[in-house]
Amino acid sequence: MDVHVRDLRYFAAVAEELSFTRAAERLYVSQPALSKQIRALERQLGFPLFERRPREIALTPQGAALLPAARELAAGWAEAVRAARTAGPAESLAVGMQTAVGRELQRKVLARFRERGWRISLRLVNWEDPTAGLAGGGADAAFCWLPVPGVGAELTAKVLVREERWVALPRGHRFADRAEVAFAELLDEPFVALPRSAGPLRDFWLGTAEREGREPVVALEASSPEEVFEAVGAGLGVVLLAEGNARLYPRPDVVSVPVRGLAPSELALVWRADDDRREVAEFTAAFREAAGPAGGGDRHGGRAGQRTRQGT
Amino acid sequence: MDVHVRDLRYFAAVAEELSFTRAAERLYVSQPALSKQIRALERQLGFPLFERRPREIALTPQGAALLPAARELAAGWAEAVRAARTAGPAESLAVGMQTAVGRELQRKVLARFRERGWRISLRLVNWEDPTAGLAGGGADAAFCWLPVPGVGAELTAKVLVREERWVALPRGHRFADRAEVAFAELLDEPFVALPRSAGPLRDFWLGTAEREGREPVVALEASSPEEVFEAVGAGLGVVLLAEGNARLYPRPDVVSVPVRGLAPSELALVWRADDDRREVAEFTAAFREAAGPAGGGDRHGGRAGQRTRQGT
DNA sequence: TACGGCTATAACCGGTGGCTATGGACGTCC
DNA sequence: GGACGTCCATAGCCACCGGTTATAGCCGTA
Repeated sequence: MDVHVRDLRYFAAVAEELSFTRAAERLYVSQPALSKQIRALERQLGFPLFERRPREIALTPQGAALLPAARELAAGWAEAVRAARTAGPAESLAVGMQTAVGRELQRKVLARFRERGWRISLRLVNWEDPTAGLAGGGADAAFCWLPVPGVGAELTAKVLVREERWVALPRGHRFADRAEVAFAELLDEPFVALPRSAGPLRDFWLGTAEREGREPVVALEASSPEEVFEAVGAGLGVVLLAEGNARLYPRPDVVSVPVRGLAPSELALVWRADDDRREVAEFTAAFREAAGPAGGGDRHGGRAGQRTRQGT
Repeated sequence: MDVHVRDLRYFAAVAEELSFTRAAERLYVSQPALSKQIRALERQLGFPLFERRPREIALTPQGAALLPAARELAAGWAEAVRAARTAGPAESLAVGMQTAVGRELQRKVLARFRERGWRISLRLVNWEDPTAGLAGGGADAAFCWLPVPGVGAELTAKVLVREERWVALPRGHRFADRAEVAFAELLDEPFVALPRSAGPLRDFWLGTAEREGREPVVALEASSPEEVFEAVGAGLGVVLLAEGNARLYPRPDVVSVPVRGLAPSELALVWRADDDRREVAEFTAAFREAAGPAGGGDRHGGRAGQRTRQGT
């Protein structure tokens, strides 16, 4: 019947939450989108999956019968993809990363493994997937900014770098010449946000936790660094970013300034907790020792206080 | 990894044929579409599935490892859907049909089962699916025009009605007043065709087998009866149709005439050969006895020779 | 060398999956 | 009892995707 596996995930989520609204939140999609997809699935199947009663919903007998298969098939496929990857050349790893390119620590370790003949394929994954391909079997390890959903459960994370959050501003901005900014001063600024599907990361880079309930002003959403800087450079909004990334992406029309009053950001190496292949163990161990016990000295010199100016 | 099951079917087909061109034919899609989908799948997975060599292609080790899982996901889902349907109310059947509405035989038998309290849900399925939902678990039985791919193997068919093929013409057409037409006279007429994805049915209703290699002129494709008659009525082309359907769809601007020199069309009840549920057995048995041993006396009186005129 | 078979690319187009905004039906709370 | 809150469905909109045809490029063969 040519179903999309995504719809199976949706189905399972609604069945677990027994609520479209809650399931939609968990899946990082809007409630109408979820509603529509489930209805389409029911229509395709020819029988209802849920009984919509006021105040609550319940699985129909058919839905209950189908649920285990849906879960199992989705999980089985992800597992098969991982297994298939190991059928490729030995000592090869797929490493996902979401823009965390360029930090010294990673470069060195990756280079070392490459020299030893490993085939490390770096897969640049966009922000739609907060686990950078780990959940779906698309990667064996990933450099992710925390928080990542699933860490502590099916995923294990090792913090590599802890960096202050800075803010990127258009050149002419009234804070562009400041040595630093208090986050409280930014509360009413229009922000460039990650897409909703980025999950908790979106909130993190909007500083939601530090806003004490005040809604952020989202000027627009962007799903790649280029888009973000384009938007900031054009004066459409400002954006938080890790100190290291402020250096990494020099752009003519963008200025970055440290922000006081924000918890630091953490770049971590993440892998599947139940993945016991030698390659993964060796790879992650290399980082664990390089980063030290406490998890991540700052490899980038100059902490907050000295600011960089980018542009001509 | 949120794959679409259709892509897995595509993957399996290419793996079996070891040729994009042949697989595309088998799947009733164009070769570029298949090529693109496979590439997209490989890109999503992060590893190649096929090794493209000049003159032939081969599975990569990863592809070979993934193939069984792909097959299993596709088959497993269809099976789970069928199983789930049986979890619904007992003595209920999903019956697919592709425009074969209205023939006496079916109406009577369906009514009889309905009176006995069975829940027969008729699912009108479009022509894109030549098995009317049987293959994907969307239906337990279906009224189909032969040929249906899979009959003789995983599907069993019982011919219910054998009807001459007529041709529907726009009112002003030069054959519109004829008592009958030889198919040879129609060879150069522009035809309204079923979509390519309809599979063998497309060829059957274009009369390809009786053309002796002469390519049909396809004026346009239509994927519903309404579209077909709209097109014919507008004079865009002509179309073959079963004698019964010529009566069933009276349209002001369309005239139907018998055609000599064409094998008759056969409307069949089709079900899964391995489906041994009591409901299916009882349902199909009712038709088998009603239609008689040889498979389908013509239930519609008036055979070719007496023609109907439709319209004002 | 020309041709034929096969795959990849380009350009285009409709349907689908996502979003926001809003409606409607219940419970709940003042 | 009425206002509100909550939850699901609907409407309208837009971007992307999966399909198409046409064509280019590559290779083996006649």
